[in-house]
Amino acid sequence: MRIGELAERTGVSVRALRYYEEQGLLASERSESGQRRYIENAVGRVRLIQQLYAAGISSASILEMLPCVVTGVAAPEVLAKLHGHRSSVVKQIEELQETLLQLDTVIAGATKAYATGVPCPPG
Amino acid sequence: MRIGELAERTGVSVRALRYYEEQGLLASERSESGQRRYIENAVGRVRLIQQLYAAGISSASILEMLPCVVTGVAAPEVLAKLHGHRSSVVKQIEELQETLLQLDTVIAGATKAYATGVPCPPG
DNA sequence: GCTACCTCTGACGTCAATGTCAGTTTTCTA
DNA sequence: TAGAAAACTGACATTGACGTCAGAGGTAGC
Repeated sequence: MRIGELAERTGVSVRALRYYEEQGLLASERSESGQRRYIENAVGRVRLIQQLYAAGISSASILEMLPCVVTGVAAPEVLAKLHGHRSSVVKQIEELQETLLQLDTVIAGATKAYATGVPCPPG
Repeated sequence: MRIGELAERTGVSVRALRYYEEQGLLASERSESGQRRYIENAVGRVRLIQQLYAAGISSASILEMLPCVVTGVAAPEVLAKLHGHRSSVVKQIEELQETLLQLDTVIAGATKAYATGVPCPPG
């Protein structure tokens, strides 16, 4: 498929897809005239990249771990980094859960207080 | 306390603290000579700010919700945004949990495969 | 009162993942 | 076979949360 279709199917901009390629994260064949052609597989790959980005993992780290994701095999060095990222993700989840509690407290309190008729200046 | 102490106690840089003030997120008294003085309370405030930042909430949004966090009261408009942020945090947690599963799969596979003697090129 | 560290303002630098624009070439559709 | 739509490269712009530096003034221990 061409880049526009991949963009549409993944919800990622064309510019971003070119950037992924630039970073070595996403491969493409080229047509005679030089246009990028992607295999079906690319859709899943792009989603994976987005997921890892969302976890705060940098392009460089993703680049390092991608071959292992694909082949399912990793050298000890890489494996150690994978464990590191795992820990980081776990920590992020814990922190977000704590944030959620705080937000819930605020929401509960604010809802109740507002019902009693003491408004807070709106933004 | 002075800015250096607050920085040390919160683990946040002096520069960041000034930035928070610039954004209206953190108040300070000033000494005669113009140096910032913080009350004990500031420590908790800074931690809260960090937590909200970590949840991907922007300065502007934090600024909007902070008075409500403090007073426990929010206008409906603000309350709606709080719910919006709550949803966003929930979604982030779900996505991170999915990422965690993926990472675990990779780690499990890679560990096992490496044990069988088929290394992946290291970074 | 000296010295070493702390703090101030202001301004420019950084970094990563894009956005955006320009000028050109390819590809699809009528 | 036009003409519109999509893709190309290359380069500069953006955004947010700071880092960093310069030059000047404040503060605390001896």
